[in-house]
Amino acid sequence: MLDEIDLKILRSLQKKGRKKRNELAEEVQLSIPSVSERLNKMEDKGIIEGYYAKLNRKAFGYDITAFIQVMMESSKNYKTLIGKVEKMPQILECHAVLGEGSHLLKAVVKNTEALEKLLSEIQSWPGVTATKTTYVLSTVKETFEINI
Amino acid sequence: MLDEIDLKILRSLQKKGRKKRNELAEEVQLSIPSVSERLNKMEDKGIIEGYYAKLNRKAFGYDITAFIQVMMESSKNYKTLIGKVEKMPQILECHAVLGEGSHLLKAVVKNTEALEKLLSEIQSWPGVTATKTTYVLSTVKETFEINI
DNA sequence: AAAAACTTCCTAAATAATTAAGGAATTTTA
DNA sequence: TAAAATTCCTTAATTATTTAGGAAGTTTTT
Repeated sequence: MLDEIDLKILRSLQKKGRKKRNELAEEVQLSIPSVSERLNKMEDKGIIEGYYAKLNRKAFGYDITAFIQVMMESSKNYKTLIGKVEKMPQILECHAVLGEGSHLLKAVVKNTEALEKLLSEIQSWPGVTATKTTYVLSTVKETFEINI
Repeated sequence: MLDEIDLKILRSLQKKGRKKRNELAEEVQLSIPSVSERLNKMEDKGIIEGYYAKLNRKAFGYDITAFIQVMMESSKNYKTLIGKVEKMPQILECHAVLGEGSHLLKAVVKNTEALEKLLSEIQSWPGVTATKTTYVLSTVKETFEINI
């Protein structure tokens, strides 16, 4: 379905999401319309989920990354949890632990005060116990290795 | 330094990184060159760190997200650790625990076999002990709440 | 194996997006 | 308050993208 040319295009856009079609065409040695066609197809098929600007969090005062472990009485509350998590902009990720009723949340906040507030908010959800670990000096990659 | 118009532009690009300048101009009620100027400045200043395409990991067979806790004998090895982590495409994030010599790695792999292999690779690093937790059903946001 | 259907590519033309230039209006600095 | 700096505008030039139509190569069907 995808060939090496597609992968080359994808690898390039993973690193530079606003790269122009002429540049991509040059990289893969195809005409611009051909690259456009491939791109459109991959977007339509959902291979490319979207494009995002990555902002400098520090510039906005977000200094703390915290992981919060959430224990739930019953894993039936999963949907409720996701619903709550979606509404909280501080929580960037929610991972369900394989087989258990426990979840790991990743949150980004400006200071310890904001973190404590977030934690007590989560504690207040019914049937939930939460513990946190705080991190600094995070490095995050936006790319993963793709192949077929 | 940044005003509400800038934030509006940033919020928009966080959600749709390839949005055209004419659309942004419409949203913030400025001319296209004015929006371009603001954008270029924010890119130059590093407020916008970059743009990237988000690919569908499942489409490439990456089914497992794992968090790996890494204990190091001495926190002096931080740079060495980062150096190793940078070279491993499976590892997408590395977070240093506040105050300790311990780190949390986030890895994305195709299957449990690949995860076990990664774990033993990390175990082989000098002065390092590693334990993992495996996750499924992750939800990840690409935006955080920005304000001044 | 030949015909039909499909895919992928191309060029050329039309349309759309971006940048550049120059100047007016406003805000900040001295 | 005058000079400097910033931010905005319009218009024109440049660059990027899409559309249209058709050639070449594959795959599927008969």
